[in-house]
Amino acid sequence: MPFFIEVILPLALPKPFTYSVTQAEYAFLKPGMRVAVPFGRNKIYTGLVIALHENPPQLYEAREIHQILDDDPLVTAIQLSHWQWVANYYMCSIGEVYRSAMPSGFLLESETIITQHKDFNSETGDLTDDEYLVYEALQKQSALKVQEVAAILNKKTILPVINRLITKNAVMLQEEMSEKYKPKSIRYIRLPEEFMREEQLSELIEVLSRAQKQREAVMQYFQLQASEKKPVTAKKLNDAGINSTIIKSLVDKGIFEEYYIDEDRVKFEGNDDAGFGLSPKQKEAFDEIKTSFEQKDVTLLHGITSSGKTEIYIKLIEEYINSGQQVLYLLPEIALTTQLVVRLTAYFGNQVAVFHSKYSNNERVEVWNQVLSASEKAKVVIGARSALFLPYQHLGLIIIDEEHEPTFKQQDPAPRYHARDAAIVLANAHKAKVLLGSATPAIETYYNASGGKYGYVELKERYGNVMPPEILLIDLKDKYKRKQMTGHFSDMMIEAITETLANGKQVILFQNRRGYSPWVECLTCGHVPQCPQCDVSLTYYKYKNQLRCHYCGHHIAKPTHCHQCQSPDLDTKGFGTEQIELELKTLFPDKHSWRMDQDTTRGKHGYEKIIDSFKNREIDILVGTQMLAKGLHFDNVALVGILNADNMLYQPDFRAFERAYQMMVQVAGRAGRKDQRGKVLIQTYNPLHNIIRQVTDNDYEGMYKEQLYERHNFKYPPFFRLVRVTLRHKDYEKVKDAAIWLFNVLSQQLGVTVLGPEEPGINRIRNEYIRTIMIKIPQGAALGGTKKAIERILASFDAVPQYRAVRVTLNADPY
DNA sequence: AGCACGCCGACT
DNA sequence: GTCGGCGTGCTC
Repeated sequence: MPFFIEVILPLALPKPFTYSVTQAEYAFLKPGMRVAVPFGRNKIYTGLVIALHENPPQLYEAREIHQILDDDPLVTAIQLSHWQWVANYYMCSIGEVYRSAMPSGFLLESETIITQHKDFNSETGDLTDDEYLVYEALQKQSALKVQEVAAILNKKTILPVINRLITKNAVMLQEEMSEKYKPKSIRYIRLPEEFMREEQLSELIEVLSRAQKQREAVMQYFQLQASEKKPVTAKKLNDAGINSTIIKSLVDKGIFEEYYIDEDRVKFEGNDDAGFGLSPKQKEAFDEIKTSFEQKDVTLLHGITSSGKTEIYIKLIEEYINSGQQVLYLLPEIALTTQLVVRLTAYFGNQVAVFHSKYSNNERVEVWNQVLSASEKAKVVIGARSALFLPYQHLGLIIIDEEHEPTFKQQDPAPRYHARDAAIVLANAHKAKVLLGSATPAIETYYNASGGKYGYVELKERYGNVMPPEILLIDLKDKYKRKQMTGHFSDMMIEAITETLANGKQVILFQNRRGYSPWVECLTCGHVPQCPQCDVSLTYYKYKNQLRCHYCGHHIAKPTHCHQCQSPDLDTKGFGTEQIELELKTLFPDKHSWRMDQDTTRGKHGYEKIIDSFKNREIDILVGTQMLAKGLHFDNVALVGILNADNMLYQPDFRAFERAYQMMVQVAGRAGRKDQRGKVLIQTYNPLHNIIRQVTDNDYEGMYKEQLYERHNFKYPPFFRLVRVTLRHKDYEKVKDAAIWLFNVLSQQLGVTVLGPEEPGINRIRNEYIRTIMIKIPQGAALGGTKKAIERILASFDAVPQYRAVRVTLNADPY
């Protein structure tokens, strides 16, 4: 009797694959277990079992599995159906969801290793130059990876070379599975039992009286044991000033014993300090949320900046974990986890786990296992969007902080999911509650709350009665006319900075562009240097004296002459954070200013370092991009300056105004202190613009109504669901034709509004031309059916020979 | 996603 | 003439 399993692979393939298993394997396997399976010529992938059955496939012979990798399911049934939902809704394969949901430590795959054939003689077997190069490299290094061979030969196609070497008996191929997860073991030191008796011990001290250092080590050991009341690690002894060689000699003498225990890498130590109270307003909001949860599964907590939302979250988390449930706390930015972990571990100690993509493989595997086993160590999971995919058992509550943040939507590789929306679906499967928190809710969210679909709780008062900041506008047109500008700073801005710094307070300046200037222009002929691979001008970076492309990273030295007319008169146009920082150095030479943008926050802790030194007041003025707008708290900042509000307003995106509002309000919210009212200065050419006025008046409602009206008129969310189709190809004409073909078919067959094909503002990236088509699905139309139809049409598109080389991506709810 | 197969241009 | 480029199809 044959037995089969259905397996999904971590690839962009639409359907599962069938493998045959033995009866014993069949009895052992369950959906959610991993199996290593051969796939294609000689690759082995980590597949995931989703079903077992006894129906032999008709059209092919099922292959046998290579190995079972788990004793128990690693993925729950709820996860599998949630992944399927993500795949359907966001129009990708379940394999892509699987690949991004699992820590890569779980997704072992084979790697082809090339090794030397031992009885090959290079004298007799004659090799070509390429073949000899590989052979020679193998003399030095016993094994090579395929990629390494490509590097040695400096070629793309190397398999023919390897195949010839195999025929000549010079090398062999091997498939190697690398075990990516290794538990970390910690070395402990102890005294053998016999020394535990009094008389033996004094004898030991006696013996060591002449070996001062060793005696000291033993004494230190006792001290550590007495003070810590737990096993002593070798590291603790080292820290206490005991040299490793001394420990080693004591071990050799049999006085110390060493032993190892596998340890969790991720560990926090907290002191239980639940003794904080909510302010009356917070308490009120807290009670309202609980009442709301009795009726609604999702509730929006609309709390202005600095209203103390976190304390409310903590109180809620406490209730859910006390009732034995798990809590997920999603943040928009990895960098924010550090601050939050400190706060949460203070209350919940070791019950807090952290999960995000910058964590190492091992750490992520550990958190996965803890969540799966409903471990005490992972009652609360803090993480960025990927934490959504952990194997929760009893999920009771999901908190999504700063729910309006666009980073919750994954942009590039598929699955292009929105963590907020996918979280609501997940919570539904767990019968859990969702709390969305924001000072500036997304239009869609606020719409759902006002329509009664979500509960709504407001928190209007700043915590500790901090006054909301005073927001002032500076009209740039006027300031330039009156010649009251120094560089990009108006006299008012300079005055305010001077005053703030004189009071010992700090300043944050916001400019949503990096580099020195976004483009360079020839004064003689007007030529602007462009990226050779993308349709953008090159950004000038003064400190590197370079022109760089923000899309593909292409860079050249700053030219001394115009490439078009040889004129040496080149001018920089526009300004970015780098220029502001340089201007600050001249304006305030004795103050310390620093820049925070993608260019200065590279590296694992780049961001935290800047935040820390700003908190420690080593930096007086911090200049930054939108990174500054994300829920950071600084209590010594008295002034926030927005250098140019206009470039945010004129983006070709239906969300541009909403975004600009959110960004300005969020940045303004950084100006808050306990004792004195903070100040926000906004420089703009459009002081009468509605969005600017709504920011100064703190008029969220006004912004919402106006934007909602626009959304309704122009067929945008929440009234219409969008699916964006992007076509890419290096041949301009080909994408153009393909896009027209696809547009025609879509608009004829879907029965909904289809717009396009549009040449985007930036129509070429990395030498590929781009066209987009926008599909607008009205509320009430069959969303799933339309998406199915889109996929069907795409399949027929793929069947047209001249178009199939055009790469097509789908983005549901593009943000 | 890989990887093999098969067809065309640029070199020995 | 061959090598190596790339477009096409398939993987249980």
